[in-house]
Amino acid sequence: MDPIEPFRKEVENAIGLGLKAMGVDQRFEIELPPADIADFALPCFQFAKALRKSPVAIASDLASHIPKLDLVSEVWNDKGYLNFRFNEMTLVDLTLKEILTSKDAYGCWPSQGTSILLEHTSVNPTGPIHIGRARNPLIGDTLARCLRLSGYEVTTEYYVNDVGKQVVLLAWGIEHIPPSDVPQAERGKADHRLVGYYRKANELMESDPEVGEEIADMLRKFEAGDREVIEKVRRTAQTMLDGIVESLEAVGVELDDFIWESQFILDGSAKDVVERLKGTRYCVEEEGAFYLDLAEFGVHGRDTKFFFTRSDGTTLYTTRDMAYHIDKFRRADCLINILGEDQKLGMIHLASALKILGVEKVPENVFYSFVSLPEGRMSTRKGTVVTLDDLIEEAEERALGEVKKRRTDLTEEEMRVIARAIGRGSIRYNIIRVQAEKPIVFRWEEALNFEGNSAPFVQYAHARACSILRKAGAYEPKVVPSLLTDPYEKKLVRVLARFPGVVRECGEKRRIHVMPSYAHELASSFNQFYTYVPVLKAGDARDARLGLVESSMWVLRNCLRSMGLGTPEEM
RNA sequence: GGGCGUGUGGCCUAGCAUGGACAUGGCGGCAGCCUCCUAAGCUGCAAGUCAGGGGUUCAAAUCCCCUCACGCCCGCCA
Repeated sequence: MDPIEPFRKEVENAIGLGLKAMGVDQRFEIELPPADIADFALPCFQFAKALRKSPVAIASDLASHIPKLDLVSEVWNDKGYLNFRFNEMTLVDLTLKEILTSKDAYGCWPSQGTSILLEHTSVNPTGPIHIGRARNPLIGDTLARCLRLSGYEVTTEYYVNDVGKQVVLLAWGIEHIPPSDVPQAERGKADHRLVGYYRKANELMESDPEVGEEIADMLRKFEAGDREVIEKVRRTAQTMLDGIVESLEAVGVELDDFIWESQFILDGSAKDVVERLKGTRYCVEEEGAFYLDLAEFGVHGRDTKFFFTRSDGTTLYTTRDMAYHIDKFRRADCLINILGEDQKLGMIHLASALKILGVEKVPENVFYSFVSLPEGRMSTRKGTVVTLDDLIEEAEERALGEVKKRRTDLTEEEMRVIARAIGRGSIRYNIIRVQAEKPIVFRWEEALNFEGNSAPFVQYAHARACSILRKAGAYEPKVVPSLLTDPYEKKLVRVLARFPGVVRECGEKRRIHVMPSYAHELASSFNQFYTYVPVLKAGDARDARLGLVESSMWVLRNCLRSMGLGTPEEM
């Protein structure tokens, strides 16, 4: 399973016994220091108060209380730390055997017996998905992959916004605006073709009050459950959605289910939420509309009013979102939503309202900041966007150019397949490598970087490993720790051993950016090994080194897959 | 005005939850490395008031307070 676990257990156990012997009964946590210092370390500062001794003296005392260990070759104190060095032969042996028997399951944890419903993307179907929002599906999809590897049963879901002014406006535009009034789209994809109507309809609504009245009329019919209007709007939304889904699939994002917002109007569950909220003591009426007063829930000022009906009795977006969340809680143990930072207040309102209704569980939210352009925020309505399709096309083209520079032996189609993996991978990698709450300013030269900390860097290391294995022909992968003594080999093994822990950290902490970090370190360690340690001409050590190369290949491959990146065997 | 978030070498970024050993790595810059498993690689060098100020602590990028800058939100929109 996790090759580090036996070491951790032994060390923690020994420390526990040592501390007990010294009369300390205190919780402690061991750290993973930089590899050149030690493998595990216990900071002893935390015991200084209880023992009234210097951390240095404690570390020294404690060292003398640690018995001889099986898996640890060295225990020493240094500047107030008690350090441990693994028995390297054992580490190499356990790690490589684990990888070579598990192969593509290395890093996979056993079932946790918990189901997770992960909602992500959920962008309004009013235009092609642009990179301002593209962080959502990429974070969501990567998190889903890491959670599945961590042993959770994950379902991903896209909540389709087919209710409200924006989609109705689009449907109206398609019906009433002649094609000649809309600028020719650059692409034939439905989402690109249709977005012109959305922009034009917005302009018309702003300049012509009659249009606004027509939209309002459609909206009323929609809310009243008018089948014809709902069908018309849904068809429009579906067409847009098809285009969006196609873009998502191009970057390796596939969703399990699509839930339509209008469902909660049609099945009456949104109205049901309204009735239940009206019966609570937080409910206040204001000129026919109803809201909850959430002053008790940590919100301030004007934010305390959470309206859940209009004065005409119709429901609002958040009301329907409540019905959706109640529905989701019936279907899974745990809910996670990937949301833009603009949704924060809304989610506080929603969580408070759910609590008021007696829902015990709360949805977990992962918020991300939007990707903006150097000149500012993107807007579908204004047309100031770089679409995901633009980026994919540019990245693939650029990647193809790079492949052609280095490979003259491949067919055009073979080169395209590789370029696709590199181009699409780069997009994913560049977005997920930065933590979600940090803002990103999109720059073409950064997005199309294929060197250093990038997807191709990791993919290249994998391709190099594959290349060695290909050239090795038939061989027997052997685990011979005594033949893997080079510092570069030992360093690489230590990195390989950490992979299962990293998978888990990404899943449990919902912090997927640590995977790209790890991936870069892994690829870098492999490249150093590759540069300095010959494999095919290694003589006696050849099979042992091939075992290490194959192990590296599996971990690189599993790591790439956990991020949804392609794994080309040559580049 | 209030709330939430972000601020780390020229640029990007890790570390912040659980304070601790010289602040991680990349891009760009400079200097090197392909008769040998793909140089999308490897090695070395230069470059930092961890936004600013105060506090807590033996110890602060990390915790607390204040200030500044930027982003997002504060609709009977979605």
